[in-house]
Amino acid sequence: MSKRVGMDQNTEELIRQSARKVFSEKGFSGARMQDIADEAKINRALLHYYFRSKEKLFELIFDEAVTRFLGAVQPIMFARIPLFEKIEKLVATEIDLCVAEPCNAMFILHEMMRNPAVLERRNIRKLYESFLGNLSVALTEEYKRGSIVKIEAESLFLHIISLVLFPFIGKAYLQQAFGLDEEGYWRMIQKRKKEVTRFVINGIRILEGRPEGVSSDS
Amino acid sequence: MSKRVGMDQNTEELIRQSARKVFSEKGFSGARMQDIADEAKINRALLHYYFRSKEKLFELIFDEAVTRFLGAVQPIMFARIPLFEKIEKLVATEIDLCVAEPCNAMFILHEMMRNPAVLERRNIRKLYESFLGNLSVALTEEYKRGSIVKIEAESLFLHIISLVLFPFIGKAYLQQAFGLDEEGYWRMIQKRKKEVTRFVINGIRILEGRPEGVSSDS
DNA sequence: GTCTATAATGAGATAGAC
DNA sequence: GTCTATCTCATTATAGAC
Repeated sequence: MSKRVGMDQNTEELIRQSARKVFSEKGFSGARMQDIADEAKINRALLHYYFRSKEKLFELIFDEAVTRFLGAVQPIMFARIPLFEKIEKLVATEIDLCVAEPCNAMFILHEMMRNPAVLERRNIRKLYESFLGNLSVALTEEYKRGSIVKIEAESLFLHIISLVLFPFIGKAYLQQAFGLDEEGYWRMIQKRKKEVTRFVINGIRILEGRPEGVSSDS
Repeated sequence: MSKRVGMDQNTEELIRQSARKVFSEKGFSGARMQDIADEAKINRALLHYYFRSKEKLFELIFDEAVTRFLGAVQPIMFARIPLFEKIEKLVATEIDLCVAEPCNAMFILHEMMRNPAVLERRNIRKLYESFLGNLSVALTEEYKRGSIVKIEAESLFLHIISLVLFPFIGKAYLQQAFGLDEEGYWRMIQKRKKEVTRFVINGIRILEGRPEGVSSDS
């Protein structure tokens, strides 16, 4: 798990890595089998030898990407820890994950928009039902305790992943809009771990005896 | 401006509309000239007659998309209105824009990731410098008044566009994760106008004599 | 301006030698 | 297992009739 640099091991794994890189950067339609072969410094035909077709290879890579993403989030969503700590961990973990593979969020979401069926066989819904049910219980508790405003689990979860994932999805745009070079961009991302956590907690917490968030509708 | 349904007017405009739809849904690589021709119910050759190449047509559509987006945001960012009102307008306007063209955000950001140069000739940076400078002044004022926590204009702006744009970019994913059909999805989006506004304002506002947001670093 | 036909190239996939 | 050569089909683009 520690030394995966040279990685001249088996060809199959080499291809997977190359495919991951190329697919996640260019998407299914933009990626050429030749690109993947070049990246792996092997012949196109070998790709077909190991993984019958472009489609098959793609499905594998896509599935892996989703698995890694959910695998990192799952233990936190199921952990029995205080709400604010859970939020902090969720933010930090997802950001770290995206730092390690910056194109993954865009990759997953873009391919799902292209063809929502790519994910249908996995039963994402069941998993999220647990995530959200879990979170909902914690939110209700804290609400009754008077420490946070009333908010649905779906809303809060969506707020968090929006704040965390968008800066990666919009990397190229943000760099130009904010005038950031690579270094500046990554510094901004690191700063966001604390910033987003604080912003989210501030957004739902009640300090003294505040009635119910900001005066607004129900 | 009211009757653009039949729209048998000039062919050029018809092609533009079709191209906008196809490109924004499938991206540059995923879109076929045949798809656009089909959408417009005309011949492929006509596309080349009006717009020399796929590249040229794409650049036009992409530019239009960016223009429409910035065009809607600009007046709000430059308006001399109270901070909280500005936030509310920004959220509502951007959501409306995305409702009208749900694929546009993904389209712009995905194509920029594929090739950041597509936007380089426009000088986005200058525009955002004004946006952010403007916002920064308002934030400093409110901070001195003691009504909000200390926050950089870039951070707040990024928070807002993240919260607003992500649900559109992740539409397909969210629908499956949250178990939403089309109607449920759009209802959720509409609810978000108020929800995001409230959440953002809550996230930065100081109610009574709170010192500086949540106890945390500088 | 709009169409049909066709050229020219690109890209996925397979056959077969080594 | 890995390569070269080749097949096949899809796609962009153009030529030329109407």
